[in-house]
Amino acid sequence: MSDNRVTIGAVSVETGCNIETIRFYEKEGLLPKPERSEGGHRLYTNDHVSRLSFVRRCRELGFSMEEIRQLLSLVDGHEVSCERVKRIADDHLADVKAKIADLKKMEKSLLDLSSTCTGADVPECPMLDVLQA
Amino acid sequence: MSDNRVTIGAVSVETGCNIETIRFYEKEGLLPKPERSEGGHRLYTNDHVSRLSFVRRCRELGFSMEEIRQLLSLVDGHEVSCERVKRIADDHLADVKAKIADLKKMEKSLLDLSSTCTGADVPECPMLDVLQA
DNA sequence: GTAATACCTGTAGCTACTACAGGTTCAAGT
DNA sequence: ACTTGAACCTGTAGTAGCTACAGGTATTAC
Repeated sequence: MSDNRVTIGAVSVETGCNIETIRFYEKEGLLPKPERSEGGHRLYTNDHVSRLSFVRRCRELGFSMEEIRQLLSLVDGHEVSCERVKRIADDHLADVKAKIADLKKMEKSLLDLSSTCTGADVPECPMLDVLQA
Repeated sequence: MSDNRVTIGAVSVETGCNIETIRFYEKEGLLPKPERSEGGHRLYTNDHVSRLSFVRRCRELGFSMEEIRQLLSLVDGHEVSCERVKRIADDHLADVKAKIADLKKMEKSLLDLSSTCTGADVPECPMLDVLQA
């Protein structure tokens, strides 16, 4: 079932993850080191592909590499506790909410700023005046 | 009026900007090089403080250093065009809106994910199952 | 057998800072 | 005048999460 080993290029195509990124994850401990061919090329199993997909999904959700490392250690350890997983996810959710709030403040300020300006081709700009005040 | 020169430490206190950051902005061309004392210490004028405040305000609004460089060149150049300033600001506003949209997607996915999980102290976690699917 | 492609390692770059190390200058107190 | 301590100096390295080389080797197709 997992006898067929594939090259890093194939894994890259399959997962949509850059080759360099795959090697980078290995270096950072997010992916286990695969076997090598006689010539030194990496040979991956299905398990590697699954793990890489897990990592990518977590990244798409904005989890940091450190958070992913923690999730992976819970996956790998025998003590997978739903409690701990939920804490990591909820902490991260709080971060995301905080970032949204920050960006919304920025958005509002930028809208206010932009509204001071007609955008006409004139040599004076009230936006700069506001920023320089 | 702008005869009194102040040290970098005073500027840091006045603007709330780290000393290292002030030197960094100078290196990056966001702040003009100030005069030096005989011993080589930086001596700033009011103009420097104003410009640093401008930079900080822009940063708080999320403008990148490159965008700020462009705004500054419009400030310094004789051709301050409201049109161009507005374009920079509106482009940035679009970026901010896009980031908010991305984060909201993340937020929703994280909420969905978190809701699969009771958070009980059990050795199986549906969240991980979802992520590993 | 050879040529093209895929892979390898290692290093440097990106953003916007921050944090040193190791040295010099300044200001205040005696 | 001298000393001490704080403030300052330069230069380098680290942060996150990759990406982009350079310069070399392995594999594969013809």
